[in-house]
Amino acid sequence: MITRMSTLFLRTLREDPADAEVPSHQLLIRAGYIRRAAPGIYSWLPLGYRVLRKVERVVREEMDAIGAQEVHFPALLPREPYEVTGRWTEYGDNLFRLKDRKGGDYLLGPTHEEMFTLLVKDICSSYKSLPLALYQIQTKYRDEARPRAGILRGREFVMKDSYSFDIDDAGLVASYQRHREAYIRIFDRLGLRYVIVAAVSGAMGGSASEEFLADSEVGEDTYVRSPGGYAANVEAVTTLVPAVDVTEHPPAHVEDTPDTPTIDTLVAVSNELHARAGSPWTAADTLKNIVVNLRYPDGSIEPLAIGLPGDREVDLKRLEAGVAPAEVEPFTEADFARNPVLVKGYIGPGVLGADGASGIRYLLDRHVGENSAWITGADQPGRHVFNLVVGRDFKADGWVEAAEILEGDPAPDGSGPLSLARGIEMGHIFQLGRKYADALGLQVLDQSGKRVTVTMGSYGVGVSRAVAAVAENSHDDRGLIWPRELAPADVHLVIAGKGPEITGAAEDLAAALDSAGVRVMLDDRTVSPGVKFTDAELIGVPTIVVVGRGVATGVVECKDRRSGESTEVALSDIVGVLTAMVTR
RNA sequence: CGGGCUGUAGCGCAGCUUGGUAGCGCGCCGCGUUUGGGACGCGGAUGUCGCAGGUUCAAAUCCUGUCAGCCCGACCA
Repeated sequence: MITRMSTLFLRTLREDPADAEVPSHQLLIRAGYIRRAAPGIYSWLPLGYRVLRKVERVVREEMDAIGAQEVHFPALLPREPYEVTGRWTEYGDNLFRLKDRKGGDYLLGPTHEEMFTLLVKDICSSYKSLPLALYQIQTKYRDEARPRAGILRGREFVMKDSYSFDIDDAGLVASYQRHREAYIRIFDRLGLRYVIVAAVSGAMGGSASEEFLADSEVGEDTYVRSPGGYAANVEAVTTLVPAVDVTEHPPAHVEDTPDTPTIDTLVAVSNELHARAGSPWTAADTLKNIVVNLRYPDGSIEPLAIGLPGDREVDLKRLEAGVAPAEVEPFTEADFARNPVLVKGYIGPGVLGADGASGIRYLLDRHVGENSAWITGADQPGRHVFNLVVGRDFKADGWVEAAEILEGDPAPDGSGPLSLARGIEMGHIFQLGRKYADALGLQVLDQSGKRVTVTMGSYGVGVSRAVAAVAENSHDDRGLIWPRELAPADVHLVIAGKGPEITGAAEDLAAALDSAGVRVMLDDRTVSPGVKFTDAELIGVPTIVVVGRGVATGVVECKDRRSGESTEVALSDIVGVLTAMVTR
């Protein structure tokens, strides 16, 4: 196929659009791949749509290769199945809801577990139909609180979602493994730099779960890695529980610590008025107790207190992962007013917990070890308790992973210190288990004629997001640089120069390449060469061929977009060279 | 949900303080010259100044409200 730029529906922009911040967003708009239609909603222009379809093709090929079968559900879905699984309410404001003319409730599908489960229930009734894997490439809708970064986080996006159906756990593990390997092939082919990390399964439910994160500073996920090979989303990192403290701590006692509502002031005053022999107090000696509200899907609210070392912040995402499906909300001034035993700035374990005066459930972060001693609030203004010992002087109602993970923290498997990095979630695979099959009654008869509940796996790839992630992973200050597998053309042929010899040679070359199966983007516009070179680099086809003054001596210039290296190739050889390059 | 910034031509922006015929660059159209790194000359078209209300003889400009966009935050007691 020859794409003529003189007639291509394309406008490149000289400057970055004012509302774009991240490189992929800026470049995809400037190079004429996408246009914003509404917040978080984008139109695909010819070049962009080609790239999107190429991502789809890679995904399709690899899904087909593991025997998954493609189906296609509607994006517009009825309420009932989502009501049955509780997600009509659980999804909250993120769900696009609409009514038909009769007042019936519908939604735009944010994900399709329910529909797949019901379809399989409709069709399969015997173990002989299993194992089974189905997938679709579908437009999904989520009314994100804050869409951002162009197509990196949109409210409408294209996702491949697949589901495996097995009779038993061993089957599920095998299906999961097949998908995992297919995903590795997919992301390798997309040319992404990525890591596979342990994850939490979030709103979908289920147990074992891993994420494929494209390495990128603009990513929204923070993950950790250790030298020994441990890798996990920060939400899924488990704390290495401190060894039990065997010290015989002195008895707890209350001290005056005037004007110490914050950890910093508390540490300063402690060292001033109640200095410890040997080593000064630090924030790590303090136990801070924060109170939040948990909002459950049914709308009910429960206050929750968390105790954690004063040198660490609460990581909201980690906490939410631990209290899911509840969401964490701030404890407001009004809440404090209703709980007068909570002395803001001086809250201590004394009033917390099931048997405390507040009755507020109290969980300790995993960093707080058994029998460890702390400075913590005495529940009176300007006073703190010293040497309050876990287990000896107070008990909590349980443990939680709430504190932030810091650079250098030990990996839970002992594989060394953790380093933190950011990534874009490109794929998520997890073993759902029987949550949806139970809720929707998906059972088949086993060999002995007994009804058994099917166990499921769920696997997603962000198809439209992949376009942005690859752009993010692969660009320079001049523009995009597509991997060959995704490029909107194989060769970008620039006609540089005037005259029938040059134009004729370029046209002949384009035709020859076309019949050799090479997809050519031919810049046959009547603009100056500088414009063409700049646009070619912006658009990012991996090979740029310049047909110009060299024609007189029978050569053209062949440039590699990524390295910038340029070689002269004889006109008589160029078709062979390019064909070999493209089909390699 | 809170905070900050921003809405003026297709795109990027100035003008607003101090109210008085709406500008610049790029792009676009025509003619001519140019053609290996965003060429040049001449001529031209394009705006409900986000929206609504108010003040005023007069509002892009001042006031009130509202909508939208972008960024940050979402809790440390």
